[in-house]
Amino acid sequence: MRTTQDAIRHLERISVYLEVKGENPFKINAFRKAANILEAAEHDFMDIEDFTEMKGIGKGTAAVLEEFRTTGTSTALSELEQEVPEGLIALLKIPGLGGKKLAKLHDVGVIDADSFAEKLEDGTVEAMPGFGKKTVEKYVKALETFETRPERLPYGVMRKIVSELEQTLTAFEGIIRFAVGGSFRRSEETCKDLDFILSTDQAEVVKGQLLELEQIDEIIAAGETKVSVVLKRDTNYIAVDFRLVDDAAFASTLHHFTGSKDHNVRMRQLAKERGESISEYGVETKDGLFQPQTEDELFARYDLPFIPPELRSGRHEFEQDLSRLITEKNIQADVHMHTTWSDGTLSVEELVDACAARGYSWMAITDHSQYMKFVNGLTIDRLRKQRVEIEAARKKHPDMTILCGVEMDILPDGSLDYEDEFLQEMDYVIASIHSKFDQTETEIMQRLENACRNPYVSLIAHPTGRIIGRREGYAVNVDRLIELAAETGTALEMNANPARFDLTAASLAKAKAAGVKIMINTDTHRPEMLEDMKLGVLHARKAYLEPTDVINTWTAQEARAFFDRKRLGVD
DNA sequence: GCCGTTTTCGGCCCGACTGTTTTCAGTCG
Repeated sequence: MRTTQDAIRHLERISVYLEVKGENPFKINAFRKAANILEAAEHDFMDIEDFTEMKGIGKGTAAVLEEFRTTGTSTALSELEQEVPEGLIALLKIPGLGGKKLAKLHDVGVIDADSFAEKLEDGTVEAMPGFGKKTVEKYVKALETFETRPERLPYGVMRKIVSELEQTLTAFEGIIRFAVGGSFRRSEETCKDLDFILSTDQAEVVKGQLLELEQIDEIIAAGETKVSVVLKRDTNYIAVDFRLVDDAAFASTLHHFTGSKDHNVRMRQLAKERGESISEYGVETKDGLFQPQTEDELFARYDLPFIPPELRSGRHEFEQDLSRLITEKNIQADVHMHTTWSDGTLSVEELVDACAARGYSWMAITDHSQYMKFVNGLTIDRLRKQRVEIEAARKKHPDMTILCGVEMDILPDGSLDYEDEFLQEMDYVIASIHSKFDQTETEIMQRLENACRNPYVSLIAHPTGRIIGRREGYAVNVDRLIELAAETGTALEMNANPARFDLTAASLAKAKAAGVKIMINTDTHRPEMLEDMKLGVLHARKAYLEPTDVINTWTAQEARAFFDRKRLGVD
């Protein structure tokens, strides 16, 4: 059985190999586009009868896909692999080194980083047409840190840098307005770099200040409209592009550099159909240049509603009804939070106060269970004692429904941390894995299945266990977990912590299609983490979730009815 | 590689920056 993801990876691999061969960029793009089409397709790749019926996939790609479907590989890729050394592919990551130049380097015997270093040193590269002294110096420097710096940084890391830079820019002289664009504005899980759009009528003044920023490790470019630097913060190297534009072009430029690339392509096609042309400076029309004051104006010109940044993937945002999507206003509760009883920093009372201040109508206290000794997990006895405090908080906040909950560990042997006899005393039970991440998929799935099949378990929290940029998570088969959740009436979590962000948007969409209910939770341990709810909602929107899909947009009564259906075995 | 009645060939989204050139190719977003 081959999955859609396998097919997508296969096509992407072909396009990378073609790139390193220095092939026609449009041919390279055709495979990449086909991969995107498969990803956005309604049907599973194994169920598609005729690939050529999909717009953007022609005879060539269809043949590759057919062959891949039956054999698990394709002649096209095998031939490329024969032709192009594997080690060459990684060199694409070096800035200033693209397919054309790599193909030339391959001709003189470069096959990987080591042979590249040799040819740089012995003068071969510098003597080649199109290469020069400066280029060689740049490559030598890049090779020093080659594959030692992570290519993308987690959103949570970028967030700190962004707010620092925003403060700095606010104090700058000569800036009219500024905003961050790029993958950060689209709230992607990870970002390769940061894009700031600055409007100014004193570009030279602003440029001068930018080049004086603290902790610049490297200046990549310093042109009239673009200043590009690498900043060093702690142990991280962050590439930041600053675009300097006239204020009249601000909205267009912001839209352009918010992307995604595929979104922009679609927008430009729309423009082209009307004989217009969109650039970062505005729209070239029959009556001259139209410069929208806001992004709304730009979208409105093509009869589109404002498309929020997090949806600009270039895949579904032009067809879907965006007005029905979940928003932060729909959220009525946070139902995965820790207090000082285990490893949180807020007391029960403080946490309830904070949730009330956010306007929630219900919530759940869910400290760790007894297995988690190192975070002071709660024994049965302590959970019962905690209820006294929760009871006091209920008196203080009569309008707030507070569920006595627990985040219960699924133990390495697959059993649960408490017996059912005790669990039935709890209002609400989360199950999650915090141990033995190195188990096989079979073992992990057995643990998750046991949890799903327990009538008192209402939610599986952070279902993949990943910490973005630090660890992969355990060997979960998400498709199977979604099946189990659907079958047992168990909800799955969208963990709003930017270090976790699981499930991914793609998995959330699958869960929705399978009828699985989602809970968006902050997993709060410190007060500021309550704010992450908005990030969780943005990710849910990427999967086009609506309030009906998300339990914590419901009332407490509706949610309890959902939990009870599983507890009482009612269908 | 994909597409299409103004097309089966010649486009394919657009523009800036750098370095190597001597008017432009390659890379990048």
